[in-house]
This record gives sequence, structure tokens and C-alpha cells, in this order.
Amino acid sequence: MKKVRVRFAPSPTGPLHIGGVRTALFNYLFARQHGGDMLLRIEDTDSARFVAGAEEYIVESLNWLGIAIDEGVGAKSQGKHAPYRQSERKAIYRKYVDQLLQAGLAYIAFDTPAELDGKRVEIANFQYDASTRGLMSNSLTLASENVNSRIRNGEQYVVRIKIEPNQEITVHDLIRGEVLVNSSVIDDKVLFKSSDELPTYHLANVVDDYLMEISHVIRGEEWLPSAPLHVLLYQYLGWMDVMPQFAHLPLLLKPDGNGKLSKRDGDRLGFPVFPMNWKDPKTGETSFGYREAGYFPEAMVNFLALLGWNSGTELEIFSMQELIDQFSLDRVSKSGAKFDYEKGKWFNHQYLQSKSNQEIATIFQKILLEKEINADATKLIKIVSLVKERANFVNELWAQSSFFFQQPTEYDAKTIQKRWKPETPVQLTELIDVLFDINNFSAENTETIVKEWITAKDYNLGGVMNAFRLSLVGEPKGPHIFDIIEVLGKEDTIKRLRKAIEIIG
RNA sequence: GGUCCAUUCGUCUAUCGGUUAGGACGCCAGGUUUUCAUCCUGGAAAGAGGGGUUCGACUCCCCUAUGGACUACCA
Repeated sequence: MKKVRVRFAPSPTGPLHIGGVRTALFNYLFARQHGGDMLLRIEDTDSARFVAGAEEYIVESLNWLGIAIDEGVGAKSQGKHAPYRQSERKAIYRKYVDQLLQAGLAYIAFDTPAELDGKRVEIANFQYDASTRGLMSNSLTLASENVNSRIRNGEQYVVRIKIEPNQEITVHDLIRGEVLVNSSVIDDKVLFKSSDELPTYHLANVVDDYLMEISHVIRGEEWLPSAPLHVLLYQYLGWMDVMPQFAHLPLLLKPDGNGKLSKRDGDRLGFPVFPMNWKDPKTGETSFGYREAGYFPEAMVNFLALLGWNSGTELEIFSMQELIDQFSLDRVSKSGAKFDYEKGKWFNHQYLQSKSNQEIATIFQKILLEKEINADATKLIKIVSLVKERANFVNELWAQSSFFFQQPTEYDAKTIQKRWKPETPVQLTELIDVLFDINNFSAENTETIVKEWITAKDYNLGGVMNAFRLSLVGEPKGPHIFDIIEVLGKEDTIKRLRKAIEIIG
């Protein structure tokens, strides 16, 4: 059996979309599972749409997510089929264009974009194919001398594939089964343009997959309609025996409504659709990314893997290695998946809980430093352990724990109304004395002593505790009170009680 | 308009002819808790419609409907 070799072949026209990330991931999982190679090829045959920095963005994104490239752009060593940017492979394609031309399977066409537009207006549902090519300016209708002189005179032309009408073309798709298409519905696609001496996607893609010995083409469903054309190209080029197998992945859809997930949906609904932040070099506009939103790459990978694939078990948490072991194209679903951002948060929550407090504290520390808070490492780990289960992201930790670092400056009015009774100041003043006499300020010890005091005085437990909490936190939230004061320490705790009594009165 | 693909709870999905149609996210309720959150337990919630095939269809076939993708000298 042929060695498994797959490729992820994005176009550097902007930041990598989250759907593209999933395509890359599925390719990677498939390659790894079969001990094969994962290639990254840059499809930059459209010189007009090139965007600076896009390629670097793609490589960095895959790198962040742990999708390793074995060969091609972004790989440690280039590999034997270099170069892997189509713009750098110009010289290679010409040969195959000539081969098709000589075999009479393609032809030269001079029709200008304006002329084509004219035809589209003139003829409803105009398609450049067997039924219309006789009406156009091409090497099929023009005398060969005419064609040659036009080319000699520098006139721009394209090479089109000459599709034989009424042929049944079968695409064997690993996910969808057999897809049958009649060749009459496919137009004579442009394979090559003289303007920049580059092939179009269709030809470049087939030639490169052939030369790079690709065994499986795993790509988005938007390519399914052009798959028959690609099969035809393999036929015309005489490569049917080594044609890769195809698998067309279902699309990622908008969370609401219908249609393919787009950047606009993210802006509109407030979630990222890109793996990392991206600053558009032309407009200067910044798009938000998952990395900067605080997602762990493992959570992202897990989340994406389950959009369109499932293990067949009821498990949902998978490490990259587990995904590699269990992935199967058989279990990829056929229909598009609406993007559920809420579920993504849940995945990150799961991964956050599974991380060590030490690891989370390290990340959290950076956030604190930005706020010019320099927290003691041991204390920070303790704080993380107290609040991490309440958060989905590390960057939510601040909202859950800011009171550990800053004394409250104001107190929630509703809570004052509900919890601050006339007897409260007296009780809290007594509490200060009780706490002052405690030397071992462990949560366990303070809890025992404070509760004994409350019982002895016959105070209402909730009454004292809620006011105590308000004094420490400023709001009716947070972990167990005695855990809080253990971190705060005696001095700070008493200070906060005094301040609350003074301010609230 | 044409071609192709798809269609199970709101969402992601399991089911490969016989199940009380399962799980997860979200939602609701209850419990735990001195608060909020977490957590635990429970609940509501689905086979687009119509024909076949079959002893029996969510599952196989056909039609309809709906949705999507594609339809460029873009990828």
C-alpha cells in the first residue's frame, strides 16, 4: 500500500479561518494515525490576492495548536519536493500545460474578461463549454497562424481544459461515497493564464498532488463541485493509477441562521473565528483570535475535532494522541456543523480544571504583572486553587480573585441592605478581637474558633458570616470565608473589618 | 437559474431494520453551601413531509420541501 501523504494547502489571502484549522487538524490526525506525512503547501497562484504575513500566520497558528508539519513550508527541513509555494513552482507547470495542449485536451483562448461578461449578459446561464466554445476566440475557432501571431504580439491568453461532453464522471469520496456528475455541466475551466505565467488552482493542485505523491486529499466540502474536474485532469494527464483518494469535510456553519461561518459572524456574535489575533496590513483592522481570548491549544483542538467527528463512544475529552489513535474518516459526519461557541468555553473549562495550580498560576502571574500586582508565588498557587473551578479561562481568574489583591473600596449596596444589620458593627468589632487572639491562622483553626465564638454568643451564623464576607470582598461572592482569610492573613483581615465598620457604619 | 451535497432534541451528535431513540453543551428545577460560582441529582427537549420495500423502519429506495456549497483569467 502507498504511503499515506496528506497536505494542507491554504491560500495566503489572509488569516487562517477556524474551518481551515479544522481541515488542517483532520489531515494531521489522519497522517499521524497512518504513520504518514503531513505537508504544508502554499497555494499562491493568485498573485492579486496575496496578503503579506498570511503565510507566517498560518505556520504560527498550526504551531500553536500542535499540528506539526513534516514537509513543506514551516517544516524543519524542506523536503524532497521543494519548493512548496506554488508561485515558486512556475517552471514546473508549463510542461503539463503543453502536454495537455499537444494532446488536444486543452486549448488556448483569447476572450477578454469584458467579452466573457458580454456573453454572460447575452446568453442566459452562459457556460464556456462544448456548446459555446465554437462561438469564442480560441485556438479551436481561429487559424493556427492567427493564434501564433497573437501570442507573438504579446496578446494575453488563457489555457482552458477541453471537456468532452456527456461523460459520466465518478468521484469516490471517503465520506460521501460515490458522487456522479455529467461532464456537460462542467465548464472549460481556465488552467493557466499568460498574464502571470501561473496555473490556476485546479491545475496546480492536481500537478502538485501528483508530484508530491499525495495519497489522500482531505479538504472542505466547498471543493466537492470541482472534484470531478480534478478527476478529469488526472485522467487527461494519465495519472489515474496514482490519483489520491478524496474526502470532503462538512462545513462549519454560522451559530445562528444558515451559511458558512465567516469573520462577520464572529464580530456580530462576539467570538473569534481565527486561531490568533490578526492585524490586516492594509486596513490596520485587528481580528480577535482564540489564543488571545485565552484558549488552551489542547482545548481548541479537542473542540474542533468534535465538530464533524465523534469517536462513537460517549467520551468527549481527547488529547491529541487519543485523537490520533481514534480518528477515522468513517466517523466524520456528512452534514455541516453549526459553530457552538458555548461548547467551546466548556471545553476550555475542562482543560483549565485539569491543569495544575502551579501551571495556571504561572500564566495568571503575567496577567497580574500587567496590572502591576506582584504576588507571592506560593500565595498565588493557593488563590488559584480556590477560584479556578469558577472560571472557564485563566483571564477570568482576575474577576474571581481581585479582592485577594486589593482591599474593597466600595461595598455592594444591595448586600448592605440585606446583610448589614444594626447589630453588625458590634458583632464584627467583637470578631476582630476574636481573630486578634488567634495565632494559627489556618482556615481550619480560624473556622473552629470563630464558630465556637458565634455559638457561645448565640449569634446568627449567617448574619455574622455574610457581613464578614461583605467586609472582606465587598460583594456577596467568593470562596469559603476561612480560606480567604487564611490567604489574607490576620493583619489584612482585621484591617478590612475595621474599614467596613467605619465606612458602612 | 443550473449542478452537487445534506436533513435525529435549540446546538454538537449516537443509532449501521427490532432501543423506553443514548450522551454532551445550553436551558429549567432541586440538592450541597454563610454568599456567588462550581459541583451533584433530576427535568423539558428530536427522527422535515409524503409515498414505497419489509413481519417490522430514524435506519434502505423514490418524490417533495428546506438548507448549504459551487457556478471567476479566486482558492
